[in-house]
Amino acid sequence: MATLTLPDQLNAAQRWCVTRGEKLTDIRRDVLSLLLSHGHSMKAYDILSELQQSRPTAAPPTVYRALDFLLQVGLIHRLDSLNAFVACPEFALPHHHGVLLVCENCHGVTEIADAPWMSHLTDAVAALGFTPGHQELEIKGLCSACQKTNPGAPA
Amino acid sequence: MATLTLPDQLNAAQRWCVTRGEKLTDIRRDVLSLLLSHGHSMKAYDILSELQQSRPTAAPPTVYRALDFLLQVGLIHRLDSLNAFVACPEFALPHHHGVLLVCENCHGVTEIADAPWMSHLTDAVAALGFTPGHQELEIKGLCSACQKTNPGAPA
DNA sequence: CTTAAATTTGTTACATTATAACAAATGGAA
DNA sequence: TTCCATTTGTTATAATGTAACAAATTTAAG
Ligand SMILES: [Zn+2]
Ligand SMILES: [Zn+2]
Ligand SMILES: [Zn+2]
Ligand SMILES: [Zn+2]
Repeated sequence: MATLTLPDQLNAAQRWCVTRGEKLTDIRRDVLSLLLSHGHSMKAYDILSELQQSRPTAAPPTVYRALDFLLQVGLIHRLDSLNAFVACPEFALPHHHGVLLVCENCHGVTEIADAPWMSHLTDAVAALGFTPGHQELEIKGLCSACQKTNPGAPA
Repeated sequence: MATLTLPDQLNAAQRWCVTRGEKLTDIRRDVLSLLLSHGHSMKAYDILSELQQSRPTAAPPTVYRALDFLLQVGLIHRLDSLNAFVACPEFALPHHHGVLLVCENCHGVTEIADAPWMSHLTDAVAALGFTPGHQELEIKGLCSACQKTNPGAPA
């Protein structure tokens, strides 16, 4: 629950990259900054629009390259169910087999880095001969906030 | 493990639709048939190509409408991680909170309808105030066959 | 410092995935 | 039959993502 300021988060990300022998360039930092400050998940072309405010020359490859890099080094996650991206709040924790709770209403994401009950799941599928990769598991549903405001229906 | 023939599977699907007050029209049946006979998951435009062999007028909406219908009635599942679709081998079982084991190498899918350990997961996220929806969970990794043939790397 | 290699970025074009919108056809109920 | 709802045909376009190659920048030698 360490609530770092945005610059502190960016500096921590910077150090994380250096540790791994990678560079957090200006563009990559800007994209990460957008994701961090936005809070909720963002789509690639929404990131592009925002990025173009400060970098008018930015094009789709600009954004996708930065996103690919940030995914590689584990600073962000991709949400397959939304075709969207979200900053990882705890990139320094080793989270093989983490879980992402994706709200279908507000598109907010809650991340669970390493829950004990996940081993039940990985053990069970391993017993079936399946070797899970290291992606995060995505669970779609309604966050607590949206349950209250949304009596009946998800989007 | 009932290995029904394709016509038997299609007839069972037909009855399933009728029970639910829905109609398995020719197009829908053809799309389901392609998915059932293909075995592995298929992409929408691959389904379209195959469908056009017998229905030259088929266009993207033709396929997407059929897929939407089959998803609605639970005869197929969508694989968010692959933008692909797969026939549900056990559509008659109530599988809220099922699991799909998606092989990153061969794109084969193994479905686990209702595993006891899934309740650990749903209970845990419910305790966090999150209400999971009724989609299937997707776990990416390597199936047992591909592990043997693939010493090192997933795709 | 100069040069060469590697990485990153700019730029254009294109590929893939999915949907909007509206007309035509089909199938049942009144 | 006539009306209405559902399904299908058709065209166009939106949304998401990548290929390919040139230019710029950074890094590492020489
Ligand atoms: Zn994370
Ligand atoms: Zn929400
Ligand atoms: Zn199923
Ligand atoms: Zn496989």
